[in-house]
Amino acid sequence: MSRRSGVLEFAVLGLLRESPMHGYELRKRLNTSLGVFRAFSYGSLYPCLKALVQRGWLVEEPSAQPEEQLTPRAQAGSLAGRRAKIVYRLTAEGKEHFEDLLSQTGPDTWEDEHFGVRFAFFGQTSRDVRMRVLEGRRSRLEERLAKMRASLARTRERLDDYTLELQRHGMESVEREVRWLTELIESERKGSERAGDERTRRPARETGSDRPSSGPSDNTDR
Amino acid sequence: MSRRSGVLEFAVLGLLRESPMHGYELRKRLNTSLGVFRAFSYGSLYPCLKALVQRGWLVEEPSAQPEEQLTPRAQAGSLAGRRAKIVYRLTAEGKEHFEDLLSQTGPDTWEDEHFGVRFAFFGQTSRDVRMRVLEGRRSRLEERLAKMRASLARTRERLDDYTLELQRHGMESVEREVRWLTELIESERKGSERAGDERTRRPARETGSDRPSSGPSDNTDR
DNA sequence: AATTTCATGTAATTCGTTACATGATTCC
DNA sequence: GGAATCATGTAACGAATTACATGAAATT
Repeated sequence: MSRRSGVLEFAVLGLLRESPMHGYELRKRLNTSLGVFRAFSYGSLYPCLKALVQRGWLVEEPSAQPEEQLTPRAQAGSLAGRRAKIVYRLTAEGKEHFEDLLSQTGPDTWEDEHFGVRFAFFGQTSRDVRMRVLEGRRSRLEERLAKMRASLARTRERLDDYTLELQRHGMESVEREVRWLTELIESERKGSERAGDERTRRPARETGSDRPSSGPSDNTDR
Repeated sequence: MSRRSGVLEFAVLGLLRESPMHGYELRKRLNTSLGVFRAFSYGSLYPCLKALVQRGWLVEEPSAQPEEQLTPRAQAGSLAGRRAKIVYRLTAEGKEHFEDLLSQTGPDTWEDEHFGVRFAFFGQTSRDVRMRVLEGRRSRLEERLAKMRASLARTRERLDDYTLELQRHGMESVEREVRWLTELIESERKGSERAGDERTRRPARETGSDRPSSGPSDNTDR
């Protein structure tokens, strides 16, 4: 019934923070912006949106434009009227909640399921949190590497070539991610040495006042 | 109620084909042999074993070892030997079923969830099936790369640095796996040119007779 | 006019996990 | 004798999917 998930919820809040959107577009963004890692279907998305509305983090804004504007073929081809699209917008409570989520640095934040989506919103995350998440993930992966090496040493002889190759390739992937993280961490450190505040992708606050005064729809940017 | 999963079921059958085992050890093997990719818990494993027994693919063999073998703490008051460890053994039908599974080359076989476990049992898989699976996966990944590149070209400007970096790293991972697959495919091809049959890791049949004659317990190899 | 794409949703199912509950055996 | 590890299970939940159902708008 609830469908509030963690990853999906986080991503939805994060995307809607940037700009209001309706479900269909949201889903496309989820599956591209958020990269290779996750793909969500409508069956997950719509119930999730409903749940978020119920908690007061989103509001539905039926894109019900005045019907006097009967546009058989949409003059100017612009994004004016269509079927009752429901545009979702983040409320003030929603914003606050998302910022709470952004500031979390608990142990799951660097697990496989969460790390990708956390990283995707690093643009809105403070530098110290970014550092903790990156370093947390790196040491998590190093732990994993140690276990793999140990297990490999114990069982090397009993395994056939394919199993071994699978293991080898898996370890290499993890090692590669560790190197990637190390580069990112160093680059974060360099960024924080010079420059006290600005110049490092600020948290993107104040995109207008608390609520867009005029119609927040028509911002579907397509 | 059923819990027959696909991946877990496949892996259990495959491991038990090599030798009978009880649940606890099976789980350890699942989480090491099968590599980084999957970790299963008892909550999944035991119900799965039960289901496989019900279908006639496994039999439970209560490991009632001869109690003459005095252990220092031993029999006093207990029913038979130790606690009833349940050793699972593949039946003839189970073997047949697993071979059916091994010979499948449908489109899911190279999807993310299945590919790892399929590869882990390549040692028991015929060469032509191996080839189809490897090539299927490679072209699946190439498709994915094409989509990613297209989407990246469309949206490059709208994305912040972190999202972009995530995307870049994701693509590189996929490219790396493609190169890996290409090497494997070539090596398979080379292997099949010379040598008509032997010398390419035969399917590992006949590890003794149909059933291990002596007690299959104490094979816990630790 | 027909097809594709946009758009929203629900019900049932899948594939797993965590937390709980229990007890035996081995190590120190 | 106490802790760690071995060993087996069940109930409740979680987070998503697939398949289904519907219909409007744009493209051809």
